[in-house]
Amino acid sequence: MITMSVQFKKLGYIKKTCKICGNDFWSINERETCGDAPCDEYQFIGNPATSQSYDLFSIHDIFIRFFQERGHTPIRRYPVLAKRWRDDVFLVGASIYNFQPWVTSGQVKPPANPLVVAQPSIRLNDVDNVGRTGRHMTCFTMGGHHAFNSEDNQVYWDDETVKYCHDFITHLGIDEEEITFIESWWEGGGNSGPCYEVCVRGVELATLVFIQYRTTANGKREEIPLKIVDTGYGLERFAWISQGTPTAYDASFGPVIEKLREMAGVELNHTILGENAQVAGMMDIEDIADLKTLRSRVAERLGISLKELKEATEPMEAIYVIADHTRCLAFMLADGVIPSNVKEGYLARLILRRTIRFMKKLGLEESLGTIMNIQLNFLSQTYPEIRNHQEHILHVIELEDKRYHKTIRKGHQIVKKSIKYLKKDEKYEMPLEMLINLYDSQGLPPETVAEIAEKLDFMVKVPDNFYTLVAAKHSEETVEDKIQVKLDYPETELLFYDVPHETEFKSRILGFYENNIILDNTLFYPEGGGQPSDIGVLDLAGEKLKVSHAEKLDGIVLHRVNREKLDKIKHRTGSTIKGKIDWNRRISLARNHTATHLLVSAARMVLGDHIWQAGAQKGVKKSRIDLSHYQRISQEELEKIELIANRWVMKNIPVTAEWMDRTEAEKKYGFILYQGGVVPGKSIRVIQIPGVDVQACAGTHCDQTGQIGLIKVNRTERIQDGIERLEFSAGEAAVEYMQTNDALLNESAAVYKVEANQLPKTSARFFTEWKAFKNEIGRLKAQIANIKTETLIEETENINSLKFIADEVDADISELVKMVTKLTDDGGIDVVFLGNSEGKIAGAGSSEAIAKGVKINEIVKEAAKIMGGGGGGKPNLAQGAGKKGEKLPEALKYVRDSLKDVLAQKNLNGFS
RNA sequence: GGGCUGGUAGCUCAGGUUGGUAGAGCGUCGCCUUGGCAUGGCGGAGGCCCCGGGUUCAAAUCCCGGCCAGUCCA
Repeated sequence: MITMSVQFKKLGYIKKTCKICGNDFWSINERETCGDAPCDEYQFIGNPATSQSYDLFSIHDIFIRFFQERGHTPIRRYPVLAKRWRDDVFLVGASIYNFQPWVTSGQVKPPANPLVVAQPSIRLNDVDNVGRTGRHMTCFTMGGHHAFNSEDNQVYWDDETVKYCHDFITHLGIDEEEITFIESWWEGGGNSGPCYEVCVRGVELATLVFIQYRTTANGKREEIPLKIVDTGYGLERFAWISQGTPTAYDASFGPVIEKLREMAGVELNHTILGENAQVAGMMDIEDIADLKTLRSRVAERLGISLKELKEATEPMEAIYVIADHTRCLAFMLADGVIPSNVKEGYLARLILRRTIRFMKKLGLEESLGTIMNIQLNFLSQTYPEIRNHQEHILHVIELEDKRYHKTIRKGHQIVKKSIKYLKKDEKYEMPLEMLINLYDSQGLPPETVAEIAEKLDFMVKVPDNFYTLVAAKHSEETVEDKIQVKLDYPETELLFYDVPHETEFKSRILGFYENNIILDNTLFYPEGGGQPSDIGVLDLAGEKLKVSHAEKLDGIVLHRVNREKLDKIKHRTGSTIKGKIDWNRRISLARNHTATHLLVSAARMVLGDHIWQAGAQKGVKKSRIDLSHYQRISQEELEKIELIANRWVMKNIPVTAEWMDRTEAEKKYGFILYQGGVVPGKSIRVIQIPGVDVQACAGTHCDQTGQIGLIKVNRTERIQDGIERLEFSAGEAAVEYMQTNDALLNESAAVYKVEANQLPKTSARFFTEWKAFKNEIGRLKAQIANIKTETLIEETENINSLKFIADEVDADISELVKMVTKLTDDGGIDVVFLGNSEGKIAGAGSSEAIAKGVKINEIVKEAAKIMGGGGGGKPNLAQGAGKKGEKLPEALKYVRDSLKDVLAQKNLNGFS
């Protein structure tokens, strides 16, 4: 712990040790406890700590203004979707996330220094506690003032930070004697440092972190060059403590809660909710068991039963959940999260569906959209960007609402079906495996399954550790760590950026790695950013080596060549070498790459701002881009996108590339720069197509959009919920694709002997006619079968008083089946076998025959065996076939004989 | 990225585990009942059982691949 006592002493703070938890803390007045729960109970519920009450938005403004007045530059909030600038986390969980990893690692300068931000942050790990504890939220506003101290630029450190904090709290009118600073240690994201937890009246209002260490691979602490003041003020808690409401929810989004309460007709019980929050404040709530403890303690303190407590709190808790979740969703959706079944989209869906469940619990009849709209109107007061996305958000919400209900309905059916099968097997309790399976494959929570089962009088036991069991089912796959290869060569100079039109270059061999050659400079574009590598030839004094692939490892380009050839030149390190790249490939890839940028921009124009590239792979013949979108792209939309992209091609817009400082570029263009994925580095290469698109991109591009020639989108594919893939071709490949399509069209048209433009009509006609003919043939076959049946009846013989027919008929197997069925059902025949010259045979028996022990399936099986095949079916109806059709008479003879045998046997048995 | 579930008539779905005549309800069309309507009764039409392979005498059913939809995990 570094010493930090100077400022405290100036302000009159004295260091003490909490007699309950034993932590060291600083305070002005004489006190024995640290000021944090559970050592101190909440002392502000119903008794605000400030004389004036502040709502969240005014706290928000006061906070920003306070630090602005003290030399901090306010910056706009970052999107909660962290993917916009980093790929290691889904959502922003704290204001410091905004500056990781580039700023915090010292590689990139911060957007301002010092700065202040009010950052909406999302943490879902305590989602089950939301609404119940009075303080847990999925989404909260972290007020952060940050200072980034490097050797040449010391901004401020602990003394100033402590003073700011003290001043800010007292600025709000809180008595300085109520403040405590608890000494602690903070760790996160591989960094660590000392920190203070700042508490007033039992609630922690802020954390002041002084990041100064990095945890190395072997677990040791290492001082980092950039020392960061990382503060987090829980703005909702400031609003709470200033209002003294029963919960932090009431203080933060009271108007929304009030509307919901009116809609649901719920009476608010301040005493119970206040008590609940009070007790909750003293507990660490981590699981369901803790919640149960919480409930019983609250009930005890109020002197009411658990049941009474539940009845009083649950409707209000549901309202809190709905208000909290819709707020969280508003930020997620406004910032571009598309609900889906994976990644951050899954988190959005999780929250969304939880909201619907709580609405149902509460008995709210309104649609999720209506509820959401209340929240959006409320939030828009402070966040105009939410107003701008209102339509989009409501549209997505409506779609998701429908999807959820569909899933639930399907789920019900599956449960019913599963139970039916179980009942059939005379089981009266659902096996655990099935319960897990229902959750796994249908997303049905076990409670829901139990609920449905109850209605069907079926037993479902849900084990307490259900989700642990689910996790266990998904056997762990350890992701292999790639072996890090460290090559000791200088970074390869990349020529293709400066001389993008050159195809030949001279270089020097620096060395070899496996079957790769390392050069001091290269024209070969190494695979990266979804663009495949260049290929070509290296020429060492007449010895030609084909380069099949190039990749970059720590800035060193590896040129892959044939191993045997490489062995021949291994002694030539230091020699000059000539290189030549395959230009056709390079320009094709450039066309595809530039086309990618155009298509993404066109898609944004047609579909909306939420469109974001979720991945791309360029190729010579075809490329693909994955776009985030909440529904399938229609044919009409696709055509619009294609047309807009091609119009930009026709406009022949220049494509420029320029290296820029990362922060500068972000300020100028925003995160849309990282459309094509997060790119590393201090400075980034910005590809601009003026009026169309700006992206950070390392790939090779056309000089002018016109060089693309033509963009043809070939197809779309839903690769994942919330992600639509466009497959397209550019340049010559696009022409080829269209030619192939034309050929297919012409070929198909030729089959019908019509012009291609008649194809839809003609093929539709053929199809309907085909169906009509098929039905007509079926009817005729039935008629013929009837007629044949009539003639066959004349051949009826009697075997042991059973009417029997066995004959060869000119009919296919389906007719034979129809005939034998008809003969036994309507023709009064007891046993009939019919076969054809192709070796097919069918047989049927009347109920009398069956009663006498005749098993048609067994007879058919043997008869078909005679013809070299097999058969079977049911005792009353069976069919079979064999390859030796000429043996049918033999088979029919067998049939007659075996029937006689069976009946004789039966008689014998009857007499015995 | 990995796993699981589903796709059958215009619609909602049975059948599918054990391969053997493709079913129900709603809708639709016709007829009957009625003064007319509501209704009721009878009958009919309507299926590339998602697509492509495979196994088999035989595949809606089993196996493999694809497409589409849903869902869980990372």
